[in-house]
Amino acid sequence: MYLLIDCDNFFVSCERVFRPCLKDRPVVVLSNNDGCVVARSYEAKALGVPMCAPYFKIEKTFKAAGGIALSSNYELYADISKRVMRLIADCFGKIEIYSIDEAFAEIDDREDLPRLTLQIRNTILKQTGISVSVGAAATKTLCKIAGEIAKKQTVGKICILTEPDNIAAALQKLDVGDVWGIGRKLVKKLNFMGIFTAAELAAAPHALIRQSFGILTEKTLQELNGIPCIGFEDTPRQKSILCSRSFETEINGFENLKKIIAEFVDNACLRLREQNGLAGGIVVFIATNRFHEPYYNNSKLIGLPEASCHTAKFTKAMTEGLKSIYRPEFYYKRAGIMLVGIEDAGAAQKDFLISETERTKETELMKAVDAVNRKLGRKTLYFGAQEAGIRHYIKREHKSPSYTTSWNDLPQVH
DNA sequence: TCTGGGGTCCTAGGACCC
DNA sequence: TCTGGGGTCCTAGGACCC
Repeated sequence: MYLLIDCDNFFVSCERVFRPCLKDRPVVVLSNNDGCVVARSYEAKALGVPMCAPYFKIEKTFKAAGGIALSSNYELYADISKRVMRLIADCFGKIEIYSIDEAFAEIDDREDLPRLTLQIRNTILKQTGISVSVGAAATKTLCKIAGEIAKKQTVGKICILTEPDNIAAALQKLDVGDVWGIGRKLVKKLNFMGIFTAAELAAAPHALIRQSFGILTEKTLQELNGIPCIGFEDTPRQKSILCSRSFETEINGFENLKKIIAEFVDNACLRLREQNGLAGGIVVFIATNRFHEPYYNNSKLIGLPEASCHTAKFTKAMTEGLKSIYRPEFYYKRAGIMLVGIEDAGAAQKDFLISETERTKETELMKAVDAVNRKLGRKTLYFGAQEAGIRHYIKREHKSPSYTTSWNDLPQVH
C-alpha cells in the first residue's frame, strides 16, 4: 500500500503560520519577479484566481476583493518542508519525497491505515501548523487520486481508496486529464480517440495505448487498474541541478551577463557539493523575452574532461559556452545553467592526465570556501568572476521575513 | 509596463561501428 | 543508373510533474 501526504496550499499555509491575520482571507503567493500566481488559499481559489495566472492580469480585481499577494519566500518554505518531511519519515521510515510539499510512504499493514493516516495528519498539524491531505491506495497513481478526493473534503482530509466499488466510482467521475501523468497534449489525443474519463483509459486496449503514447501512458493505464508499475524510490540521486532566473529588466552586454551567470554557477556548485556529487558537464542557456518578437534563445553544453564540483572550472566552461551562443544585438530576459551527468563523488571515473595532487588541491580549496561561508554567512567568500547581489535584478516587493532561517528575521512575541 | 523555477523520463534520429 | 544489413551510443527535444 502507498500513502500520499500532501500539504494543503503549502506556500500560503507557511505564510499563515507566522501571520495568523492572513487566515480566512484570499491570499496568493507569486513567483519570482512577482510574475505568476504559484499558490492560492481556498478563499483565493473561490474568487476564481487560476493557477499560474500572470499577476498583473488579476491584480486589480483581486485587490478589490480584499486579496493579499505575497512574493515567494523559498527560505521559509524549504525550512518548513524539511520539518514536515522529518515527521513523515519518523512515522513511516521509508519515504519518497516527491516535491517540496508532498511525499509518498510505503506501508505493509493495511488494517492499521485509518489510525496511521489520522495520526500523521494530527502530528504534522500540531508540530508545524501545516494541514495535510492523506490518500492511500495500492498504486501511486490511485494514491494521487485518493489524495485529490481527500483534499476536497472539508473535514478529515483523508481518503483510503481500496474497495473496488469505490475505485470504479472515483475513476468514472474523473476527467482523464486529471490523472497523474496525463497532461494537456495527451488529453487532446485521448479525447480524439473517444477517451474522456479515467475509467475509459483504464479500460482501453493496452497495445493501442502503448503504440500511440509510449510506455509511460501504458504504465498509467496499469496503475489505474491497481497494478503497481511506478516504483517507490527511497532516495533518488539527483541527475541534474538547475539554476536560472528571469530578470526584471533585460540585460545586455557579454560581461554583464557573464557575471550574473557566474553567480548561478556558484549556487549550483554549492548544491552539488552539499550532496557530495560531481558533475560531468554544464549547459548554459540564454533567452530574450519570449512574449516579444524577435525571440532568440540558445543553449550550449560543455563537457569537462573529468567530473568535478569546482566552481572555477564550471565558470570557465560556462564562459566558453556563453561565447558561442551570445549575440550582442539582443537584450536578455532570462538566463541559466544546468549541471549534468551527476555522479557520486566516490564512484566517478577519473582523468588519467590530472594528477592526484592537483585534484586534492581543488577539493581542499572548495571545502575551505564552503566552511568560511557556512560560518560567516553565504557569499562571504566568492570568485571574482561573479556579480554578488543578483537580487537587484529580481523583483520581490511583498516578501515576508525569513522567520526560521535568519537571526535578523526571528518573529517577536509582544 | 508586467508573463517562474526546478526537475524527470522517453523517443526519434544522427553518428558511428563492423 | 545502380550502392546491405545489423548494431550501439549519444543528443535534442518533447512530454510530463510540482
